[in-house]
Amino acid sequence: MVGAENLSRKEQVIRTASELFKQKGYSATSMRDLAQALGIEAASLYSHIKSKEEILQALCFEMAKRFQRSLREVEGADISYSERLRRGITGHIHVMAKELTASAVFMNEHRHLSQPYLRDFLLMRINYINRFKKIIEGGIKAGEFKAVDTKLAVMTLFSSLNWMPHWYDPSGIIDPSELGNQLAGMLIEGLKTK
Amino acid sequence: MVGAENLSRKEQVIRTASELFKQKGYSATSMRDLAQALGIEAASLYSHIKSKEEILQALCFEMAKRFQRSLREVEGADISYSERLRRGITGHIHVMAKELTASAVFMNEHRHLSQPYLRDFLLMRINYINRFKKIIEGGIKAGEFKAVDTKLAVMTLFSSLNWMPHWYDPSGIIDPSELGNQLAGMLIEGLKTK
DNA sequence: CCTACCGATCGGTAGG
DNA sequence: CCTACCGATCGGTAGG
Repeated sequence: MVGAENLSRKEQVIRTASELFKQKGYSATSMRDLAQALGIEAASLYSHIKSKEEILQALCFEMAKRFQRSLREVEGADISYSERLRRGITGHIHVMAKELTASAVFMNEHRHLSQPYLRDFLLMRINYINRFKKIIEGGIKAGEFKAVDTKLAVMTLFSSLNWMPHWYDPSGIIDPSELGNQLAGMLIEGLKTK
Repeated sequence: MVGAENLSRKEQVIRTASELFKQKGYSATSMRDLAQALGIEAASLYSHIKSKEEILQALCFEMAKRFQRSLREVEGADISYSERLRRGITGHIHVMAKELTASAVFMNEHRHLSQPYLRDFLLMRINYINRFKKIIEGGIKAGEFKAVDTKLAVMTLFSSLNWMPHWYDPSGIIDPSELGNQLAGMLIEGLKTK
C-alpha cells in the first residue's frame, strides 16, 4: 500500500520537525537539521512535503481543530459555570498531554505562518479564548463568580494552559485529569484557606 | 561628548532590535531588517554592537537583573505570605510594564542565547521561580494557603506574568498596580463568590 | 531517496 | 556610517 506508506512517512517527518521546532524554534530549524534527524538528505524531504511551512501549517491547524472540538463538547452541557470551566480546562489539558510537542509548537511558532494562514489561525485562537471568556462572564452574571476583570481572568487561564507543555511531565505522578482539576480548583477557589 | 553619543545610539539599536525580535522572533530578524528599521546599512550596525547575539544578551540580562532586584525587595519584609505574594506580583508587573517589549523578548527569545549565556540565564530564571515558590510554600506551612501543588501554582503565576506583554496595554484603563492587585486577588481568593 | 545544483540571503569584516 | 565584499548556509528544484 503505497498510500499508507507515504502517509506514515509524512507523519514521521512532521513529528520529527515538531520536536526540532519546539527545541530550536521554526526559523532556527533548517531543512538540513530535519533531514539529518531523519537520516536522509535535505532534498529527499520534498518527496514527502511541499515546503517547510507546510509542516508548520499541518501542526498548527491540526492542534487548533483538536482544541476547538474539545471545548465544543463542554459548551452544550447543562451544568454550572464552575463545572463548565473545570471541564473546559481538563479537556484542553487532555488534548495537550496527548500531543505535548505539537502543542508547544502550536503555541510558540504559529507566528511564522504566512498569510492567509496566519490570519485564519489567529481568528481561531481569538474564538477559542472568547469561548472561555463567555464561560467566565456567564459565571459572573449568574452570581457564581466574582466580578473580576474577565480579560485578566481568561488570559491567566490561557497563559497557564499555554505554558504547560514547557514543564508538564505526563509520565509523572499527576495525570491530565488531576492537573485540570487542580488548576480549575486553584482558579475557582483560590489559594487562601477559608 | 563622544561617549554619551555612542551609548545613546547603541541603546537606540537595542531598542529597535527589541521590537523586531518581539514581532518576528530573533532568528527570523536579520541584521539587514534591523539596519533598514534604523535607516542605515547593515554593516554600519557593527560600529555600535559586536554581534547580533550581543543585543539579545544585553536585553535578556538587563531584564533578568531588574526582575531579580524587584523580588529581593519583597523577600525581607515582615508581612503575611499573601501580602508578600501580592507585592512580588505587583513588582514584576511594574518592571514589565516599564519595558514591555524587552520583557516579551526576555521571555520568548532567550533560548537563542549561546553557551555559557544560556546556562547562566536559565539558572537565574529557575532561581526567580523558586523564590516565588518559596513564598507559596511558606504560606502553606503557615496555614495561610491551601496545600495545593506548588509547582502548578507557581507555574500558573509565572505563565500569567510571562504572557502579559502579549496582551497588556499600559495606556489602557488598568494600571500596573491595579493589574497586580487583581491578579494576586484572583489567585489568592479565587473566582468563586463566597 | 539520491546527486548535483540554484539564486537568495545570512552574519560579519576590511578599509576607509 | 558607507562601499565592497566574504564564505557559509538557506529553502528548494531538476532529473534520475
